[in-house]
Amino acid sequence: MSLQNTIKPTESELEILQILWEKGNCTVREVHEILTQHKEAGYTTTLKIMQLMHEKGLVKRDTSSKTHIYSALASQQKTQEHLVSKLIDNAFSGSAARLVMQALGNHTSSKDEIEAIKKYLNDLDYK
Amino acid sequence: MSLQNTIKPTESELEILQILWEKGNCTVREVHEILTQHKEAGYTTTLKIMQLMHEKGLVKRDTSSKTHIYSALASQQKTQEHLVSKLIDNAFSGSAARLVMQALGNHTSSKDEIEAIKKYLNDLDYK
DNA sequence: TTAGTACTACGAAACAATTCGTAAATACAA
DNA sequence: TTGTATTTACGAATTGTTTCGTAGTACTAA
Repeated sequence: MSLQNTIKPTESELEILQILWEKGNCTVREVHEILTQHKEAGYTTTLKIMQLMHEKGLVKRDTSSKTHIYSALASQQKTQEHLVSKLIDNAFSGSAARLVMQALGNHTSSKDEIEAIKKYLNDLDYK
Repeated sequence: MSLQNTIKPTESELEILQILWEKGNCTVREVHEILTQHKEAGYTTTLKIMQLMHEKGLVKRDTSSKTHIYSALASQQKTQEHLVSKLIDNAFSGSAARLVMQALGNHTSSKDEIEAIKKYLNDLDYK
């Protein structure tokens, strides 16, 4: 069993992981372009963070050509689990339901999303 | 409009805020006792963090007697909103529903909690 | 009054995260 | 070949968080 998924990504790392989860393989340049749509950042800053992520085992990279290709190693599922779990403990006194209502109350969810959650809840009943 | 609620508490600060939200007024000693049920920490460490929280405006304190009495200034509601919102953006690509299902799937929620959420969802429909 | 205990204040060390400058290597075009 | 651009690697500065030791002060019991 590897440890990589238990490592807690920082906020910057999480931003990058999200891009990698979405896109699959990316160069530093590609990640950087996407990042800078939302915020200011120097290219070498992005590079450095991705290099550190590599050291930590959060990403892997193909260095066979000059421009390296990065992809996520940290599992999206595990990372999300970990973050949600931590948030529930840290800020919602361990109550998942309170977090859920908070999340639903303050983010506009589409009718489809609401229906999906209802269905999900009904299925939970029969377990 | 004050800024204090927009300040993002650190993890340690959040642990302490949770205690203050729950208990109301506390001495450093009381907070420290509760904290050390779960983890190791020196007394002056807890003290120092609470002093910094005071400087940041996360808590207020009554210094009229030798032993200071602390209470939360940061609003529980606003802080939770902020954290949930950040998590949805940071790790769930902006989808509240995905976070909700993650939260429900990996934490045992009581039947009552589930019912409360269902009711909540039904009420949402009629807004 | 004196010894011991509990508390605050403060400084500094240790650690982690972020940012960026610069140098070296590579590729490519003129 | 020579110059320009792109990329990686690396070191260092900066900032923020956490931890704890020590000193000074107040309270309390003997």
